[in-house]
Amino acid sequence: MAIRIQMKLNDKLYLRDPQDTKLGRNIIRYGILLIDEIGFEAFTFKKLAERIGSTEASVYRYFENKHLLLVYLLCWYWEWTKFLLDFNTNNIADPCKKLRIAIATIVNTARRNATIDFVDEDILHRVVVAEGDKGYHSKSVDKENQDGFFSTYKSLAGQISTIIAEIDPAFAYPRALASTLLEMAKDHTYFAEHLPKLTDVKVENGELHEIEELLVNFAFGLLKPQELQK
Amino acid sequence: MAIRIQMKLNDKLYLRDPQDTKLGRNIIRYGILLIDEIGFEAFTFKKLAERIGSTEASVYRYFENKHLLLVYLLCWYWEWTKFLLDFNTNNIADPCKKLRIAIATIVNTARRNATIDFVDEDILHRVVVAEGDKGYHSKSVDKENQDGFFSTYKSLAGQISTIIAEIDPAFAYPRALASTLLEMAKDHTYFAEHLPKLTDVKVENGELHEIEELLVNFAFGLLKPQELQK
DNA sequence: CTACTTTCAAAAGTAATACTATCTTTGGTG
DNA sequence: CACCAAAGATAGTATTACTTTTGAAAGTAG
Repeated sequence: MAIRIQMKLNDKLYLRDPQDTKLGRNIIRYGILLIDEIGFEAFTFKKLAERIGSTEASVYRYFENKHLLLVYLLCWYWEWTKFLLDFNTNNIADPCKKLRIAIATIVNTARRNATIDFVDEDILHRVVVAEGDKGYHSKSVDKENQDGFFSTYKSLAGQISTIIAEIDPAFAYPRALASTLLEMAKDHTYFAEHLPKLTDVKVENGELHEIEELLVNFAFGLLKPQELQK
Repeated sequence: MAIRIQMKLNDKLYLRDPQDTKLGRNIIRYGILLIDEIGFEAFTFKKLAERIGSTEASVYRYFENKHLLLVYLLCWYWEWTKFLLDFNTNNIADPCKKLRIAIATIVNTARRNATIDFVDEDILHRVVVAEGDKGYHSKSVDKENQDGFFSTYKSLAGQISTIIAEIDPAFAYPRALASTLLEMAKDHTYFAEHLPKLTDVKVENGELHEIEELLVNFAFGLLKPQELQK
């Protein structure tokens, strides 16, 4: 018997909770696969419905439009990452150690098998790397931010910035460093594959440890641990 | 008599060079304004043509599709930024000073009035901040990268990484730092306006100096100038 | 001055996208 | 067995993302 985790996501994201039904879970599952395959621009609910063996109209019963499905998937991912961050840093006192674990977690090297069977974590990670920025780069950011669509991401960044502030309370930019690490985790994974001139790291067969090292180097290069300051 | 700068951009980006004709220049000019106004997703060639007082079909004679128009605008912006970087750092020997100037330039605080009358630099900057990532986050990145669409951006990053390497030849991630600074310049300008929890800086009435300070702090926090190393 | 070419607006058409509405079937619950 | 929500089937609309054809205007070459 395994633990079954039910994600509690902002209910303004969907019309009907996709986690409740077979079709809903298929929308999530094959939505991820199809976006990964053809890219978000070419992705349509019609194509998704065909893939699932359902109809466009049925998909529209769950999500208002494809943008909100993307935001839902991103929320799902960040919620899951936040859970892993809590899990992985549990009972660790040393903030430096915590930051290392946080970095490994956001880069995706400290993953564990999800018990959530209808989501392929690795492919969702690819989608987040490739399409993640599109979630909040839209004319509706402010409204969607008000509706709390980005609160998980912000709280993840907030947790990391708290660790940063524990390490070096004098550091002036804990939030900026946290969000930069989160962005770098995505960007340099993408750059390594598509625009290698923009980075110094390599990703070979999904091996992300160089990204992890890069982020560790940046983070600890900027922070002066508290004990050294006395 | 003013100097007139003609941008030489990759000719695979367009079907007909928009700089050559009145209509072409209008496409650029009002394209920027309209994308800024309604966002890239809602932007269409039909709406643009209406705005200009032309037709959809005529716009299609210049650009294959709106994605390539966006990439064209981004190239234009990076080409101009590269020119400013060269201009602003000319005759400066000290690499630390050069990096400060580079940061001011990419953040947009070291701008000068363009002599290119059909482009509003400030609005283009807003478009780059809001939509810039969409230029290379698409399924066609690899093909477009091969066609050289991102070479200006890469060479801008390359120039900055050269300065970084001059300051601290021992630093292991000059390219990553350069591209991170470029991304941060955009991201934190956007965050300050729309997702302030993700940064520590404020942007008030277009005043970007806090972003500049942030980048200076990150860059020089990571680099150990050569003379100090002996 | 005519003939030829280029430029671009006008108009029309097509296929796909982004939805909405309605009606019927189905599978589980009380 | 009756009921009800889920979702399948079908149809329809407006907009988007284009392409094609045509013709007028304007420049250019002989």
